[in-house]
Amino acid sequence: MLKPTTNDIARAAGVSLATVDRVLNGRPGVRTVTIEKVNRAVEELGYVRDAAATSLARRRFYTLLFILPKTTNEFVAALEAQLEEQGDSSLYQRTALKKVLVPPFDPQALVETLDTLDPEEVDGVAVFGLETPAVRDAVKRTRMRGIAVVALVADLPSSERDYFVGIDNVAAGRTAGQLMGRFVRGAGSILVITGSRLARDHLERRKGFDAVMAEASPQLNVLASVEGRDDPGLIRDVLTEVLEANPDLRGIYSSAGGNSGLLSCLSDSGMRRDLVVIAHELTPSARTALHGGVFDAIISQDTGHLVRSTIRLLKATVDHLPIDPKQERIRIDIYMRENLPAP
Amino acid sequence: MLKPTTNDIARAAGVSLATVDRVLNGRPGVRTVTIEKVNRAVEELGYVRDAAATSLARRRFYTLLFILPKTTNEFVAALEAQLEEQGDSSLYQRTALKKVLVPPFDPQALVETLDTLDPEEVDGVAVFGLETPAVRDAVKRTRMRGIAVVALVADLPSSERDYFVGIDNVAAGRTAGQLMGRFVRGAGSILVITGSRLARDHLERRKGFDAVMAEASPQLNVLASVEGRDDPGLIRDVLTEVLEANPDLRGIYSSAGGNSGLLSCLSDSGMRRDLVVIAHELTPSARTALHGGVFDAIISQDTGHLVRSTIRLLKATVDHLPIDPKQERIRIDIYMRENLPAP
DNA sequence: TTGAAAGCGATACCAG
DNA sequence: CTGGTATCGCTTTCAA
Repeated sequence: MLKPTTNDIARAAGVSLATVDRVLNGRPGVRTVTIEKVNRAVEELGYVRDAAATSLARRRFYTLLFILPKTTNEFVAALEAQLEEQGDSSLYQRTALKKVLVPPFDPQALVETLDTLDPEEVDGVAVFGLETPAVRDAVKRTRMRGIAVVALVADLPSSERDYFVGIDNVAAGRTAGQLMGRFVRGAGSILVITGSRLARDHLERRKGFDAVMAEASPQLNVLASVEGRDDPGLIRDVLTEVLEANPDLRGIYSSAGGNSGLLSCLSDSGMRRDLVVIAHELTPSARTALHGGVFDAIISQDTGHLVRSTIRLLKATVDHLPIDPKQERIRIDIYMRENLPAP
Repeated sequence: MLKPTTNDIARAAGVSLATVDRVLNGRPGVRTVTIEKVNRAVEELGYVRDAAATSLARRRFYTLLFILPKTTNEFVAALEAQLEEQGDSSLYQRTALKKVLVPPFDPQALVETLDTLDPEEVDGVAVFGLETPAVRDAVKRTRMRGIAVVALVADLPSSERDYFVGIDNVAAGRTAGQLMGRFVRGAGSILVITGSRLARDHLERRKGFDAVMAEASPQLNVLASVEGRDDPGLIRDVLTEVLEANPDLRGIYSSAGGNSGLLSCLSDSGMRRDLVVIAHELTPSARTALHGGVFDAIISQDTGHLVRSTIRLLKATVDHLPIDPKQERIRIDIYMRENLPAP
């Protein structure tokens, strides 16, 4: 009544354990007839490989590296916290998570880090950075050396990375646009704050947002966007100007990082509580802002999923195993005050 | 440089493998000094138990049963599909998923099913059903017999079930209420469709919805709710009447199942596209309705998470292992047309 | 209270 | 092409 094992298959097929293993793992050197005998036994007995035994026997150990921008950004901090948190349980599953921080918005630093990676020491790497030609080439070289690479949060399609782990940022921008259009009452103008022109995620969000605003809310006028470089101080300064220059401002879409600048500016500026504010990532300060009614909605991606998915994809790449695309799809989460998960 | 093993610990502590195992698993019959010696070695070597070896050695096999209402409800169908899908990978992890369907809204049938469960054959059970005194007692008896029990989707707090797997339904109702208030323009009345007065999830959603509407949208008049018993035909009939009797209807909150009745009625009734409609669960027909602009938002819970979380909790209960409450929290998802995940 | 040794189910190496 | 067989890291009798 128990689950059949390779031994049962071997007996049923009248072959040895080693042969069963060869067939099961598609290794060469087995006659077609033998393969068929084994497969028939597998079918008949309803054999399913045992995960524990398998991973015990292949005593593989995975070392995975996360390259993140060195910023005070709360979103990156959440990602780091996840690495910390999942580090233990990962070790339990024979994989070590390492992390290295590189200067943000600095392609060269990223390239150098990638180029020093030793395939003997690192099996896979997750890259969160800008998409420039230099980065693209460095990723290609890294893969050439036999290291698996996934793009994290911001895609690097031109680099032929193995996978991208993150949300569809165009769709995220559209979502923000739809919410903005439905939340704002009456006509007026809308400000979009982006991070960097080189950050693919920021660009894509902007694109989606603009498209929906044009389609669905022609009464709202989207101003030229300001580039905040995820810098709270900078954002604060620019924003103060914009607020003065545009008395008809009805909403702000903060599509990148640096929300603390936005928040401090908003709380100064005579509490413009009528402004509809939509931002990204459910960070501690975003929670507070949602709670206090300063932010109206947050578009987010679950950092836990991001890290878990990255690990699975990197391992699958290393082992040349297939993946389940559905499981790896990161959802675009919408949060309002009412559906905030307990912290 | 590799991960230390129990053998390393044994050597370092100057004891045998068996003793290390006793200490690691808190088994009795070891002197305090010995325990301390082992623990010190564990600390020093940074020992982390190997998941694969552990589960291979304890050759435990888990049989988990899901008791679901036998309905044509798309949400339940999604749950069943998940069981099917996760069945294989579960078997791979030494756990078999079984399912049994009982008549919906029928506490007695549920009770009978629970009472026939044999602890020799079933290790844990997930119950999706109404909370009545009879059900409560049956759950208690089931646990007494040594079977782990979790309440699925609808909580059964009075039954002292081991865990509840599902969303905070009051918060889900509040979320729907907030969206309704922000999406509807102007004044008018709102209809709430519930399922059964006995279904705790439906009751809680209604409660949250009403509270937010009262707080935030006094200009909207929430009508007496209609009970649809998740029955498309019934819902359709009742709805037709309500639509005629309330020309000022501005929105509908469908807080339970039976959306197909709602949809067919809406498409008949002269396409009242101005109605704001919010429903629950991202099922195929809900996707279509969102896409076509018939539904404005969907409040949902991920059936994949529901099933995975149930499995983890049931196993943890059986093994008397601690859980990570954060990982088991099911989120309240909000979907609009823009953030629909690819099917 | 402690230790020795036999598995658990798969992998991988070495012969034949 | 196929078959033995030693492991992998931990659990679990059975003795001492």
